[in-house]
Amino acid sequence: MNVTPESRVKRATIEDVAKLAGVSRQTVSRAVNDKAEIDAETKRRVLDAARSLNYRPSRFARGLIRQDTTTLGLIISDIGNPFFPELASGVLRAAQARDWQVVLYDTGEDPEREVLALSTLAAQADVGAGFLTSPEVFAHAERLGVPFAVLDPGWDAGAAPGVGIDIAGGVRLAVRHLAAAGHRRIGMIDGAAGPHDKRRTSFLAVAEELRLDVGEDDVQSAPRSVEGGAEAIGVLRARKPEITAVFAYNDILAVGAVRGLKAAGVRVPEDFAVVGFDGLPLGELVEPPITSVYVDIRRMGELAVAAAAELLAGRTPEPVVVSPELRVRGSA
Amino acid sequence: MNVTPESRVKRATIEDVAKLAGVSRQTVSRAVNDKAEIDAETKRRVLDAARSLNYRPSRFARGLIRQDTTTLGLIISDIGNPFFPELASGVLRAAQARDWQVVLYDTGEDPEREVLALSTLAAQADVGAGFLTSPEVFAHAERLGVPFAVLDPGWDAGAAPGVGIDIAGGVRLAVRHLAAAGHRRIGMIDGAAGPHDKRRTSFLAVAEELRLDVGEDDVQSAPRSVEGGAEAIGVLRARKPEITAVFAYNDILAVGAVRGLKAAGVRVPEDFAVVGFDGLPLGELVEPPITSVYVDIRRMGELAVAAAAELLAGRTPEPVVVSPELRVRGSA
DNA sequence: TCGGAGCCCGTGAGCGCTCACGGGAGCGCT
DNA sequence: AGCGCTCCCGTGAGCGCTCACGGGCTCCGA
Repeated sequence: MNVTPESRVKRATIEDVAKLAGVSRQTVSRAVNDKAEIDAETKRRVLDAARSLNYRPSRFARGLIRQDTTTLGLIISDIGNPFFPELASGVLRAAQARDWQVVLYDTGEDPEREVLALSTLAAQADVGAGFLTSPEVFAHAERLGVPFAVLDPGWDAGAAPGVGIDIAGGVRLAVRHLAAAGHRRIGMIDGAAGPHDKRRTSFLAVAEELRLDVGEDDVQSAPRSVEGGAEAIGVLRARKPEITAVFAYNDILAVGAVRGLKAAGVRVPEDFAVVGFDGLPLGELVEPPITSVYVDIRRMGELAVAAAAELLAGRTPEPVVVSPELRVRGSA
Repeated sequence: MNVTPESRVKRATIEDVAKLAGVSRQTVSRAVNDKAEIDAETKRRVLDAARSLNYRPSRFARGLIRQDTTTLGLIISDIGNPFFPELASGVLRAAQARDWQVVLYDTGEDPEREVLALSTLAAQADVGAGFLTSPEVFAHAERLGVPFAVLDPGWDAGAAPGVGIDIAGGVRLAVRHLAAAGHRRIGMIDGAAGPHDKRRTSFLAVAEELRLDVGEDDVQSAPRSVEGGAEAIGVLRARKPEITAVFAYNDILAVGAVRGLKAAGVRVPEDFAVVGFDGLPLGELVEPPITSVYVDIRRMGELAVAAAAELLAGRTPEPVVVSPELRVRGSA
């Protein structure tokens, strides 16, 4: 498994230090963890010996005894997407408050790598949290026996512990906003991996509920990047010229859509409206700023850690869902 | 230290599973790590017992024996700054290639928290990497005995192992570019914590070298945020109305500066030029796109991991410095 | 009938550290 | 002299697991 067979330099043990300093293990331990019951001079001698041997206590041996350090494994899809640093920020903050360690796994939204990450996470961390692309992957986590707090990714997490997002509610806000502005033909730029994504299905459902003239083929899939969004809006408008607004899977795609529109000479929001999802700070910087369904991502991270803590304590965490709100800015 | 005295549920040991399944530890081990020399039926029974007890092998006990898992502690200043996710991306990629774990520490650029992070890192990881605000903090790392690959943050890392940036060279590119466009009075928006930051000193040095009319008070400090940049440009122009261009400490500040200028009705780049540093993807999204000194941040991350690997092997890594290049976009 | 080869399983040892002890040396006190 | 301190320091045990053995069992061919 380990790709690099580099000769790790074998570390000095407490015994080595003890021998060199002419004392016992226990005395070395006392010196290193600066406890009482040790003579100042002895301590200095031991510390010198330790330094000269480049001694550092083994975290494994130490962890075996004082089982007090907790490690959380955080699984994210793509750290290049500003959404995830935002999430990590919340997780990190909450973890630090509890004195937890956080190890990071970036899966690139690849189910295989998710399973892999989950496996190593199970071996390296006490508890996990993060986004998973499918229920199957989560089932894998359960099979491994790792407590895992799922962040609602679009599939219905159902009874899985973690923190959910009221995606349907968020989508409703977005589509309602567009409808209220008079748009009847609204497209969607979809960034989901599978076809059963909640944002997509909610979009279709809300459109039907509002009796808008919207169907399956008003949805255009795209890779989750600015370029993907720009390209998708072009494809969509070529196919459906009557469309006057789009709802984008996330802000990255929305930014791309706006970019694509501007490049095509379409004015936003005068000629065409765009609404995004996530409410990233990034959305405020572009011209026009993106109207978006804001989700308190940092809080999600904090809640995820709280849920993980519950799982670790053997309890089942309270189900929580965060409610998005619409942030009307310039693009719609 | 541990803020939350939550009762961690004590985990089942291999012995518990062995007892329940009516076999020996070794057999349980064989089943769990699916090795040979075990009957299929026995294996199933053991695995059932393990599941019912919610057994997961202790990573500490396991690590004590097979010392094959390497953990890298990554110290960053602020995950909210897009620079760092970019860096983390490179680190993660390189770490994954070596089958390393990455634990993350966000210090908020606070020296105290840096020292704290370094201490826990020393206890939890095999090797560290990241940005440190001062040589003093690095000295702390050395005192702790952790091998640490420093990413050149602005102070002169000198003999410290790690990967440097040719900041002076980068700044030269930026200022030269502005001077070539005819700017004689150039300001700087500084985001550094201390006054001896390389970007600042290089800026002053290059300006003098080019015999520009630039002095100490053409440098305006600002918190590293978009708002900080916007505010700083206002202050700077109020104090020095004759300035026609600024060099910003990083792209975030540059974006803020452009924002501030546009809000004040100043056209960029026609009336005023702005050059940033880092070359973040973000800079391409704003209007006008930010001309910036591009640094290959991901590669820096990869190089940092390589340096860390060298340190771990007991060797001293080759000194490397990455050379920035100017990416001329719209703002200058 | 018996030896040898598989197959399956268990036993001691030890990874590097800390915890709970126990104990010697030195001192002042009765 | 004897007692009881305090101040240091060392010795076993054990955390939970894997590795290197060893050994019983069945089956088969000589």
